[in-house]
Amino acid sequence: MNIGEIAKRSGVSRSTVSYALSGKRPVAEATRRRIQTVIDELGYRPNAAARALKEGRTRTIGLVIPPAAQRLTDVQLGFVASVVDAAARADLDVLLSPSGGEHDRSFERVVTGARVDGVVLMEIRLEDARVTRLTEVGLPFVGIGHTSRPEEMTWVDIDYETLIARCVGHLADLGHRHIALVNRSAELVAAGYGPGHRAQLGFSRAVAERGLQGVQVCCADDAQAGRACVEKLLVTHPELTAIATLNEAAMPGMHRALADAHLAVPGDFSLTGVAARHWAENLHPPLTAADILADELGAQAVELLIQRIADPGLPHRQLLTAPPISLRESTGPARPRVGPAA
Amino acid sequence: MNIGEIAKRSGVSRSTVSYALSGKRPVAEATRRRIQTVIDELGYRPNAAARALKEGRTRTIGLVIPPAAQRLTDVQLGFVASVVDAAARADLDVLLSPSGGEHDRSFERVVTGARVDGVVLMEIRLEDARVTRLTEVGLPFVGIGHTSRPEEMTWVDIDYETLIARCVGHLADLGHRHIALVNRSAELVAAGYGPGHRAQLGFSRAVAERGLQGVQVCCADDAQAGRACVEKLLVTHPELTAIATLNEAAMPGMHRALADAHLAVPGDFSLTGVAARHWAENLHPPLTAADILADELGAQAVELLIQRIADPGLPHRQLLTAPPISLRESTGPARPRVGPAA
DNA sequence: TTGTAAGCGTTATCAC
DNA sequence: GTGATAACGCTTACAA
Repeated sequence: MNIGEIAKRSGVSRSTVSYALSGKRPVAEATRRRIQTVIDELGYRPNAAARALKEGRTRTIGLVIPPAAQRLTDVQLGFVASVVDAAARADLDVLLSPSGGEHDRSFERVVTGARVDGVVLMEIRLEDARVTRLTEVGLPFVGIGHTSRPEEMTWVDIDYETLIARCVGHLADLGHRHIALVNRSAELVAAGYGPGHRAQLGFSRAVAERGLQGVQVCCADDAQAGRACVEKLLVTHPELTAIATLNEAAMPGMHRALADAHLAVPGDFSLTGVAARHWAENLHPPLTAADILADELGAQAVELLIQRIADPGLPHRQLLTAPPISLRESTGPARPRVGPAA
Repeated sequence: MNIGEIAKRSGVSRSTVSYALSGKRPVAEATRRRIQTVIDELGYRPNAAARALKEGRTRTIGLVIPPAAQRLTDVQLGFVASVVDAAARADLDVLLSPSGGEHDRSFERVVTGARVDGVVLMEIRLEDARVTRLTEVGLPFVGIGHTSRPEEMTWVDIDYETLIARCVGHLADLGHRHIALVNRSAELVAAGYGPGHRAQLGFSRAVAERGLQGVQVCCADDAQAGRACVEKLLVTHPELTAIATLNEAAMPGMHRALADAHLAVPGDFSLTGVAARHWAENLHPPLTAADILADELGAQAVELLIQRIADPGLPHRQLLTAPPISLRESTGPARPRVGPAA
C-alpha cells in the first residue's frame, strides 16, 4: 500500500496525491475528494521511512532516560510522562533510549543514525559524556538538568540550590538550629550529579548564613536506606530536630525511623524538602515541600527542543525554576530533643 | 556523511562498503580494514530511514502505554522499564506511544505508517479497539494483558483470578471469615479492564468455595481514595477482618484508614494482595502478596514479539503467570472485631 | 490544475 | 573480490 497505488486508483499522478495530502499545492476540490475517498477506503498512510529519507527529518525526538534497571523516581517518571505527552501534542513521536551502563549502543543508535531530529536528555551529570557527544555530532538537544558549563547548552532545570536553602530558611524560621540534609546516593553525588551537588551548596550556604548547625549525609534511593540513614543520624546527632531532603525514594523509610524513635512529625521533628507534588500530598503527614512541576518542565523542554530543531543556530536558552514551598503538615516549631533539662 | 562518502574516501564502491559492514559478502581483509578506518575516523553510521526503506523493516518496536496523564502504577512502570531494557538488549529501539484519550493520532502514526516492526500493547481491555486495529492492519503485536477472546492474540499476563483466589484462601486458612476485595477504579472495571474483572471472578469463586462472607468494592487509584474506601468499609461492614487488593496506589491510604481506626496490621486486621515486589517490601509492615515479576513479563513480551516479527504466521501463544504468595508481615490469624462478646 | 522525473541513502542483484 | 545500478516510497522542482 503506497502512494502509487492510491494514485492509480484515483486516476491521478503520485505527485497529485502527495499534494492533496500536504496541501502544498492547490488541488481541484473534486480530485481531492476522490483521492481522499480512496485513501480512507484503503487506510493509506505515507511510509515514515520514505518520508524521513526524502525530507531529511524524522518527526521523532529521542528521550534519553537513566538505565531502566535502576527504578525511576516519581519525579523522573513525571518528566517522561510530560515529555511524551507534549511531544504527542506536537505530533512528534518519541524514541526511548536507556543510556549509561550497558546501553551505550542504544544511545549511539539514536544519536548517530539520523533516527531523531533532536533529543531530550535526562539525569545530566556535571561532566556528561552524552552532552559532549551530542554537541560533537551537532544534534539539537535540550537537557532536563545541566552540566558544569551551563551556558554551553539549552536546558530546563530545578534550582535545587535555592530550594534547599529555602527549606533550611523555613526550618530556621520555625526555630530549628540543628538540621540535616539527606542527599541522594553517595555514588550519584560523587559522579557529579547536579541536583545532589547543588543541594549541598544551597544547604551549606543557608546553614552558614543563619548560623545553624548543619550535617549532610548521602543516602541510597530506597526506603531501607532512608530508614537506616535516619536511625544513624538520630544517634550520632541527638540534637537534630529537622531534616531537609531531595531523596523522595528514601522518605518512607525516614518516616519509619522517626516513628520507631517515637518522634512525631511535626510535633517532635520536622521534615521538608523537594518532591513531586503528588508524592508530597500522599505522605502522612503531607510533606511541606517545594513541589516540582514535572509537567511544566517536560513540556518546556519539548518546546525548547522544537525551537532548536527549527533553527539550530539559535542562542542557547536556560530555564531555572524554583517553585515556592507549599506549606503542608510536616514542619512545625522546634522542640529540642535534648535540651538544658536533659 | 553517507555511504558514498565513505566509499570515495576508501577508494571502493558503495556496495563494497555496505558488504564490509554487513558481512553478507566476503571482502578482502585489507579493503575491509581500510574502510573500517575511514568509518571510525568519520564516525559514520548508516542512515536508519534509508535502511528501513530498503529493507522493509525498522528495527524498532512500538510500546503503547496508557495515556501519560494518568500516572503509571509501579507495576506498569516496571513493564515499561523491562520492555525497554529487553528491546535494547536485542538492539531494537522503542517508540513510545500514549494511547487512548486525546492521543489516538499517536497510536495511528505508530501503527500505520510502517514506523515499527511490531508493538507491545499495555493495559488491554476485554474489548479493545487497539487490538482490533492492530489485527486489521496485520502488524505483529503482543499484549501485556488480554481481551475477552484470548485465543485470538499473543499475550503475557498475570493470572489475577488465581492470585486473588489464593489470597482469599490464605486469609481463610488464617481463620478470616469476612473479607473484602478492594478492586481498581469503578471506571476501569466498568470499561472491561481485565485484571479488575478477573479479580472479581477469583474473589467470588474463592469466597463461595470457602463459604465466606465477601464484599467487593471499587476504589480509585490513589491514596485518598484508598483511605476513604476503607473508612467506609469499616463502618458498613464492622465484621470485616481482612482485605485483599490489587490496587497498589490506594494501599498507603488503606493503611492510614486502618491506623486511624486503631486497627493494627496484622494484629487486628490482615492485608494482602497482588503487587510489585519492590512495593510490597517497602510497605510497613511489608505486604504479604503475590509478587508481580514485571521484569520477566516485559522481557517475555519482547521475546514473543521478536518471534512474531520473524514469522507472523506463527500460532498465537499465551503466557499466564501466577507467582506464589510471598509471606511477609501483613497477614495474621483472624481476631474478630465484633464478636459474641460485643 | 496536473504530470514527469530526480533524488534522498541504503541494500542487493547482476555483471565482470 | 569488486563495481554498476535498480529499487524501496516519498516530496518537490520543473514542465505542460
